[in-house]
Amino acid sequence: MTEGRADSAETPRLFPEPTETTQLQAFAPLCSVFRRFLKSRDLKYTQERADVLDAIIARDGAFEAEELLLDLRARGHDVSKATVYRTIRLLLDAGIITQSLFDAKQSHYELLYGREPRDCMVCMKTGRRIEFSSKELTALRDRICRELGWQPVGHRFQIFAVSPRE
Amino acid sequence: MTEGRADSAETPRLFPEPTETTQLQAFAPLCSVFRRFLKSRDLKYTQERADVLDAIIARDGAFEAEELLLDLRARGHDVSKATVYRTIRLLLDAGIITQSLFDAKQSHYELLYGREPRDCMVCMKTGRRIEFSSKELTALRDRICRELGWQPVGHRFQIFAVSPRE
DNA sequence: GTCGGTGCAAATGCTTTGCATTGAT
DNA sequence: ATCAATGCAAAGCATTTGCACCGAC
Repeated sequence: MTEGRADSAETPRLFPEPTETTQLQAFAPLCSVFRRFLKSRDLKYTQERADVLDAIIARDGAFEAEELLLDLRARGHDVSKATVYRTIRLLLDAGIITQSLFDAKQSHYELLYGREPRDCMVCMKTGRRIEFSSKELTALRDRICRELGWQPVGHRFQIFAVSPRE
Repeated sequence: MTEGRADSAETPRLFPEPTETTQLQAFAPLCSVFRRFLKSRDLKYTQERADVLDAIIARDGAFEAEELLLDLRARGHDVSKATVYRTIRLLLDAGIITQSLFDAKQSHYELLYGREPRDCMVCMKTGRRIEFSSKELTALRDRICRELGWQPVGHRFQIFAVSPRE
């Protein structure tokens, strides 16, 4: 069981640099990455798992399990809640998505593969949220990792602030 | 109800810069900050609320509600689980503690007042975690906020990386 | 004396799991 | 054919809430 984890160390977790392609092209290899990951664990690539990954790719940005479920239903792909959660787990293990929590209630996830991490700023008064991406931050992250001898994979940055009165 | 939030805007959420004092001295004013906050909302400063805040100060670093409960019990301060959760809410609203989530299961909190935020790096293979604090990051945060016209309160930064093989 | 606070136990709501059935290889 | 995956409903678990009693102001 825990061996599965060690195994996934062999499976590349550190994905190739995002190439200068369109969003869609960048996501094209995702399906095969997932397939490879499943094969490495002797798991099966099923219709349901493909559907879930598709729905995630179709979404731009963070999502919750429930949203995914609704999306799938809207497309006529009926996948059970249990399977959605189970697939999310696998995608996390594969390093294809990451958990990005904004509040404690629910888990939020987002695509990791081939993307700049999205940083965000939340207003502590209104709850308003804006997303951004800072190259400087990524550079800082890489520098910190280099100094400590770690290999960067991703990051999560959230700023708590008060938005200007409109 | 929602007025309470607006009200808390008057109560300082943006705490004074950490002064060059010992930990303990830095925490000394916390109790009165909490008191002032409660008064501003016509709430009472009770023994239980004081006990919870004490337990939080006694702990160094992040904590969970359950841990707090055990600490309190160990000191002979019997506070119910419900009250612990209710007090945590208040302290969050007061801006005295902040939520710092490392996993999705449980909420983690930590003292915010008079402290540098703690950034952390997690190993995606071993789960090993180290904490650090980067002035540069805080400066970057402040710069981003200034550019957008927001007022910084705090932040959370987590790096996902792979630790060097020992 | 008045409200708000507390403790208890029950309720919530997201997520996980057991089990019988279905399906990919 | 075999072994894992799915769906359903039930279980888990951290957190919240309703309510009767208690206590700070």
